[in-house]
Amino acid sequence: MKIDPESNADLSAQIAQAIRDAIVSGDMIVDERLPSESELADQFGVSRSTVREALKRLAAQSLIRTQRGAFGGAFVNRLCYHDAYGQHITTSTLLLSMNDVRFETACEARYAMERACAPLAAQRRTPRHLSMIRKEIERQADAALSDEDFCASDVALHRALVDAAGNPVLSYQLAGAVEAMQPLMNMITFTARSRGEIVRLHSALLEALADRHAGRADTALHALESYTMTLGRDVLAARARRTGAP
Amino acid sequence: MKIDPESNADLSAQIAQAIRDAIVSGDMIVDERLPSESELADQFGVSRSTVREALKRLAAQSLIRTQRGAFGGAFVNRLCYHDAYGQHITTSTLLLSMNDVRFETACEARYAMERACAPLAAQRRTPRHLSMIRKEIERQADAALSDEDFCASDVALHRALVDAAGNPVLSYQLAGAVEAMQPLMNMITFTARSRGEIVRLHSALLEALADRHAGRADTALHALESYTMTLGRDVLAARARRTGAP
DNA sequence: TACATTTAATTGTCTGACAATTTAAGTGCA
DNA sequence: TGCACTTAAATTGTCAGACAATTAAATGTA
Repeated sequence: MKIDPESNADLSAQIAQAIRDAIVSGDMIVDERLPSESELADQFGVSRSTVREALKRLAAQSLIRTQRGAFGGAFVNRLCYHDAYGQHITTSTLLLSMNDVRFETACEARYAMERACAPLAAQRRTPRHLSMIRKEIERQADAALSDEDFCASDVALHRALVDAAGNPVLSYQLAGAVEAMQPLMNMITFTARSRGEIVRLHSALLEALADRHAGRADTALHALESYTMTLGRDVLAARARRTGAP
Repeated sequence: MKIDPESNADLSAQIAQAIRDAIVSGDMIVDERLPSESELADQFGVSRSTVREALKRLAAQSLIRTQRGAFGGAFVNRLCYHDAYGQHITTSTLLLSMNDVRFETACEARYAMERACAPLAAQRRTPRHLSMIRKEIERQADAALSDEDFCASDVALHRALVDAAGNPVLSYQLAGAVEAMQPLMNMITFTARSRGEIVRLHSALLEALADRHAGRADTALHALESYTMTLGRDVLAARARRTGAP
């Protein structure tokens, strides 16, 4: 592991990249111990503070973990699904909120990916998945539910659909898309009428899964997408009217 | 922004979390300048080095950027698609390589997501997308191509398919899945015969997109998936035979 | 005005110190 | 011997202070 003395990037960034490369390439394996901070400082010819900044960068990406005390140190971390979820959700949420992504674009992406799960979910769903979805539908039928809780329940329902596909990689990939949509969804004010329609569409999805009918699940998701789009467009139009003619 | 004196987590981690929360919640907006390191040190009641470690954590997640000199400092960074791609690919690649994900699981997830793009791609593909895909197919037909280059070309082709859907959020989400699969795909030794079959299937996909025929694109992707799975299973079986009876 | 110089603010890096934590090794005692 | 306790050593976490490097604004000058 070497750094380029010609580069004008921060030393701590270069060192972090060198170690990151070693981990990603498989040169360093899971649970392998890195040299101590002092040793790394000697190896790279920098001070300990610079090494520490590099290690903190890696820790922020869950690439290493540190342990104090004798025989402690920094170890290559096994990236678990849970940590990866967290990273993905944070990144996706910020990406959407900072880049003026249109509601339609995010919505389209989300439902496209969920439809990818539908055939697998119809085939592999267990009674537990069905009951989780049913529970959320019942919550959503409760008129006392706040808009935020309604959206949270919506996320939980879609999360259950994704998990029903029984593919952890798919769950991980879609978690970002579904969770990151929540702030955009929260902007929709759900009327009693629209809630009723959504519950109806969710129920159709549930029945399709219960019957292991992939085609009807796909249709239900298409209907949900187009109805959600309509709601979103109405909100945006109303907002435009307010700001356009105040 | 405050930190919990009761917590036993590292101060730099707590400070990073406090600032991260402020950014994600929208309390701090894009391009807003953070207080200088010295000011943050005073505010949180810690040393400057501790603050610096916190800031490096945030920089590693592309949440802030720093600039030296007068009127420099740390600024909330606009997370662009490019940076988000990078993060997502790194995370996905490590997740797959560190968690003994089965080839079938990753393959299934990848093709499920690609099929989600197919209808949109069939509808929106431009001549440029078609020619990109055609170019890769021509490369793949070249018998002199190394296995690694063949895989890279495969990734480029699938990337073009995803981009043809014309939805940047979808492209971002799928980039991780497709790129992260490459190391697993590289393990397949492509015989001349299997390459021919893949080229044939890719061509079928291309024709379907050219004809704006979503159904045939879906079918082609299904066929590709099942053929890829077969190849993967053969490699794994051969490997098991070698190690099982040496 | 246009250009060069100075100045002040800020991050980047280094040094050295001490605190906190954790494990291994040693020590004493029953 | 076996066990509880102490000690030592290694390592990360935190702090304080210094100086270098960089940058934009302010200032001076022709």
